[in-house]
Amino acid sequence: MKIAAWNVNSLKVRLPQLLEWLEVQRPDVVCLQETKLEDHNFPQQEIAAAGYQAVFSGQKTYNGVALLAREMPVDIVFGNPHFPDPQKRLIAATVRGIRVVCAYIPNGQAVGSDKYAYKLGWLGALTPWLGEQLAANPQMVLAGDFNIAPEDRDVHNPTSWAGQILCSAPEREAFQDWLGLGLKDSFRLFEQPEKSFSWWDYRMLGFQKNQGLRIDHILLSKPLAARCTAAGIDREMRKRERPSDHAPVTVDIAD
DNA sequence: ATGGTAGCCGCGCTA
Repeated sequence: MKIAAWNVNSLKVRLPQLLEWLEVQRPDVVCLQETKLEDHNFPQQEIAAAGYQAVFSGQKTYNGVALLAREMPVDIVFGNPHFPDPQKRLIAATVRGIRVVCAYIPNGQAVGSDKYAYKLGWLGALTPWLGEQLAANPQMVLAGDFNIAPEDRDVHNPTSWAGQILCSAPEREAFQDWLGLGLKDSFRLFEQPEKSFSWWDYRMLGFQKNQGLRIDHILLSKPLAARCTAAGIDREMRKRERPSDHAPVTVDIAD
């Protein structure tokens, strides 16, 4: 079973790439972020024709998440009940007995800003809810754009990013809290190349110079981590014409 | 020196 997460930065623009990628990679579950579409504009027909059920929660211009699966997701929840939020950033659903949480964690803009305070509130509210989800569903995945680089090795230039947004101590502590719940960073279950990133700024030739950060993650509960056979980042999608600024991240789970 | 690119449907905001 293959599970993936991809911040598409506009599903309208990236739909042709997504459909092609689904056909080639054949993932069983896909968590999408930054769809930037209201629900009535969601390309349900095209996704269905590709062989996927979709649940989605979107808004105009900003945010928006979707969960695609070959089998019908059940027990669907939109948003964190502990954190009422007009921004569409969270979907949870059960697919083939696995609780899948698709998250677009706030960016936070800059440490100390209003958006940073919102991010920290969002992170703080996620932890207890994840604990509840995990207690009810031992097989759980948290996948998406976390907007957190968990360690310095996840940052192209840790010195210039030290303490900055995506790297600040409170953000990293929230990530550690989720590991403390028993979740595993799937990417680090395996040996990986140095300077592996999932996001590169569109500006300043960020990708060409590999000036990126690893901020897109798939965390696995212990029973799933034990069955995980591979984890990776599909950099090829970032080399395309008109790419998303994020590459898809994937895991393989043995049946 | 606070730049730059992309996406939104807007004429700035967010990332």
